[in-house]
Amino acid sequence: METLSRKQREISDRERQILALARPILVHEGYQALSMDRLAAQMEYAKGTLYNHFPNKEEIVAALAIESLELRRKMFERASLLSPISRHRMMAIGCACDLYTQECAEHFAVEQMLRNSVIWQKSSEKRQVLIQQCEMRAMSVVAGVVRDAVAAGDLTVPEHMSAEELVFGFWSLTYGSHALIASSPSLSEVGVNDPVRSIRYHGWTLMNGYQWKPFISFDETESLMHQLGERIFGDEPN
Amino acid sequence: METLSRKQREISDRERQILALARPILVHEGYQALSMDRLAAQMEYAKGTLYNHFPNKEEIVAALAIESLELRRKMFERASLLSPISRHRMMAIGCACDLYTQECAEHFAVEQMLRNSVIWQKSSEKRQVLIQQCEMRAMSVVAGVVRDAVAAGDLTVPEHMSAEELVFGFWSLTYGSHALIASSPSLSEVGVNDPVRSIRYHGWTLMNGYQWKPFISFDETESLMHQLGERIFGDEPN
Amino acid sequence: METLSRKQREISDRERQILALARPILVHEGYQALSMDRLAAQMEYAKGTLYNHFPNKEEIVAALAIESLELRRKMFERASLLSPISRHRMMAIGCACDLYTQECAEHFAVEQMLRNSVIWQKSSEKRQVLIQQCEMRAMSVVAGVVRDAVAAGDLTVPEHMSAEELVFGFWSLTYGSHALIASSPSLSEVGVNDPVRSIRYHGWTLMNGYQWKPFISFDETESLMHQLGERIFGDEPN
Amino acid sequence: METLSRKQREISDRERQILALARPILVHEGYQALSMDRLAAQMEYAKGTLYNHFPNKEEIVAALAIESLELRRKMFERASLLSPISRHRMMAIGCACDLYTQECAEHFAVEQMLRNSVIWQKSSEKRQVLIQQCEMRAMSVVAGVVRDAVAAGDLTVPEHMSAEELVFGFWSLTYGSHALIASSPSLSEVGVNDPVRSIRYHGWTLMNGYQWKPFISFDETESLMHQLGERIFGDEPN
DNA sequence: CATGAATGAGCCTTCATTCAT
DNA sequence: TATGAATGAAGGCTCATTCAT
Repeated sequence: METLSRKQREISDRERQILALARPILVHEGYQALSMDRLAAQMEYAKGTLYNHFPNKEEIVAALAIESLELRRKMFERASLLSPISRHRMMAIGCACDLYTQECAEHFAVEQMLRNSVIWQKSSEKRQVLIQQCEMRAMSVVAGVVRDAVAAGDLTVPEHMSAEELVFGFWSLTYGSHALIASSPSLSEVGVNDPVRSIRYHGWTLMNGYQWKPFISFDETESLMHQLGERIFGDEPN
Repeated sequence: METLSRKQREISDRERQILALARPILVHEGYQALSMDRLAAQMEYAKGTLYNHFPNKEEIVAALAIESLELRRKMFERASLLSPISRHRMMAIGCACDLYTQECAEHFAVEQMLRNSVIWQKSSEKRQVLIQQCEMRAMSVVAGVVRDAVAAGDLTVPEHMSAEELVFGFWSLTYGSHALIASSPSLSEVGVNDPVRSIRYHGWTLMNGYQWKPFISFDETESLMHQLGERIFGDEPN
Repeated sequence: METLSRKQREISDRERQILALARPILVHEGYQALSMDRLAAQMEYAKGTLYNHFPNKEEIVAALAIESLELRRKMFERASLLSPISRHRMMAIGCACDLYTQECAEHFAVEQMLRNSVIWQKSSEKRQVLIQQCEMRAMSVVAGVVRDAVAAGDLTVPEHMSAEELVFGFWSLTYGSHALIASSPSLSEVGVNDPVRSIRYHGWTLMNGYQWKPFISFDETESLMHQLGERIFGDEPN
Repeated sequence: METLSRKQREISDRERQILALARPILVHEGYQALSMDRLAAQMEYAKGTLYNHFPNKEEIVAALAIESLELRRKMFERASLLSPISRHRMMAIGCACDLYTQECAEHFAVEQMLRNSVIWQKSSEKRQVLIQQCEMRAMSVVAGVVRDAVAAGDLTVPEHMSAEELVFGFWSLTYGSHALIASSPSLSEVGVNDPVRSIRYHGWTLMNGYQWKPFISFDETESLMHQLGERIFGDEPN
């Protein structure tokens, strides 16, 4: 019993080791730079061993993407449970986004890489389905918050707009800003000095635009988000 | 003189021909699919000739990116001149974004590709500077509109926020939405049925959030943007 | 004693099972397609177990070849005993050849594969000796028929020719035709419509050329061979 | 003019060099042993250069096979023209077979290798057609001799047998004997001491069996074939 | 004995880049 | 300047064989 489970643990450990080695290469040097040869060399295992764990390169990338999406989903779920007040819950999710892209920058980068069609197409259908499911679950968490807000009378979703489409606005704002931060070689040279704070301000303004209650000042928002942020990474979630 | 300039014209023509052939490959099949062999074959020139024009593959990609950024800058400039009213000018720029990503999808795709660090790093410093200049000029066009709005009393930029940071909000919203539209395999399956319209609504709401005057209803916005859109591609600009 | 012999039986059973699984792969998909991984997976035993039975891949092929040669030898022996008349005995052996290549096509294919020098050289010397013995025993059966024919006055072997060399003629004719039938992609397109019948006619003509008595017409030959054929696969031989 | 044709000559030379290096490997060590790496190393050219000449490994094998089949066809054509007498023409072709398999043993071996279905299937369709055409032309040369013999009253083809089927007998006899000679590890140990001479005797006997006129003794046949043989490799044919 | 993870040489193929003509 | 053959490192992947458990 013991021996078997030890072996299984070793295998699972190695799988995680492969992914841990692959992630920074993928993130900092791109898909092409991630080669099985190089990975094997870094692992100090033979190339064939790699192939005992993953049938091909694409599966490694897909596995990384799933890890990342899962992490984000969990963070969203935790964040959405941190308060009974709908606007605070939405803010907590925004906070989770910030944390995810900043503290888990490599996860965010992998997620973005997956949005490259070539890699997406090469991954196995099984993984594609898993990835879509991850996205849908994350979306439904946030849309759930919106629906709860509507039910509680905190928010009115404009006519002809679904809860998901309202979420899409915040998603675009957040995703776009983080993508630009990560990729624009010199945001500050262009005159954007504190992009993260400014995007929080835009998010707050957008909420105000939708008259999401209860209204709170930006300063209150900032301190609240700070508190929420500290509670997102807590004890082991899910 | 004449002979030389004819030769120069020929060279420049060929350069444009190379880029025109490279763009669709790059966009639809990815960076890896763009090979010098293939390009040379399609051009009906020898591979060596290619290398007389571009010292390496990355330079071709960078040149394409510059073309694309230039186009966007021109569209922004045209858009910003279509009205004397600051809010309308901002809307026109939003409209230019929509058009750019939709009608010039290949340009947008190349722009995104450049945000991949590997290609960016491999391109020559000269091109890197050119690219940054493009971005800065585009930004200054939009920031100029914001400043004009402030000067005209149409808008108050919050304390501690630069005009550029205010622009960054709209940029993030627009860029983020278009990036998600282009890459999310199934936005509609997640419940986002008309992402383009909904993002226009979010933009309108954000403007309202900033109390950008003169206030106009969303329906008015829609019809105005439609009119502006038709004037962006006009006679040859710049 | 009992336990041991049961174990031995189990081992021998598994060996046969391996060969039974390997043969169709080898025959229909070629030497390269036969991989130890695949074999082990089909057996539902581990790869290592395979290596307890056969020290390497070539030995498996050689073992298959021996099985096939043994089968052919047994068929020759049975055939040679079906009649007291020498010419009829020779015909019965020809008939055995036809049956072997047609009904036991997979055996014939393996036999041919062994004629590939690479496999032959890699197999163990022990197997090589076994294979040679098989061939010699088969030859001596046929040569025995020739010698009996000479002794009975039915046949005169030309001067300077051994009984084996006479056999070699019939062997070449039969082997060559079957090899060509098995491998020529389109014998009928070349104008050879009924190769099997025509080769029986050539064999009959060759016998006539050697004035092998008693002379019988081709039609008689055909019906006689038909009868003999049915008796070759009878009750378990040898 | 001169320069161009020199380059072309060099290229064509290298192509021949590749084939010349590949043939013995293919013949003596088999299809698997022929690797592009090894070929390149022996050529003292880079691997990439190989691929400028042949798009893949299979094409090299197919090119070799076509060379071999072409050679045989030419030998058959020359042989068939060496005499006005039909039986002598047939004998000359038999002689060509002997020479082909003995003097051009590597060509014969490649031809046999092609009869391996795996290789056959992998080669390009264009080559497959070429190969079939080669076979058909060779067959029609020999069948032509048979038809001429019939027309001249030298031979009667049995009822229900086509000229091609009659040829098939001689083809099987010759092909089979040479295949066995090439592959049977120890023909002499089995008692076949002079397989080539004995097969000539069988061929002569088969001709007698068909009463192919004019009858000549085996000794005459032997000396005639010797003379014919010397004339097959003459001045550059076709 | 059975297991199956680990090995690593080897395979075929691609392609950006160079350079003699 | 134009050419395109030559280069050779690198890539993804396979598989017979070994050996610690």
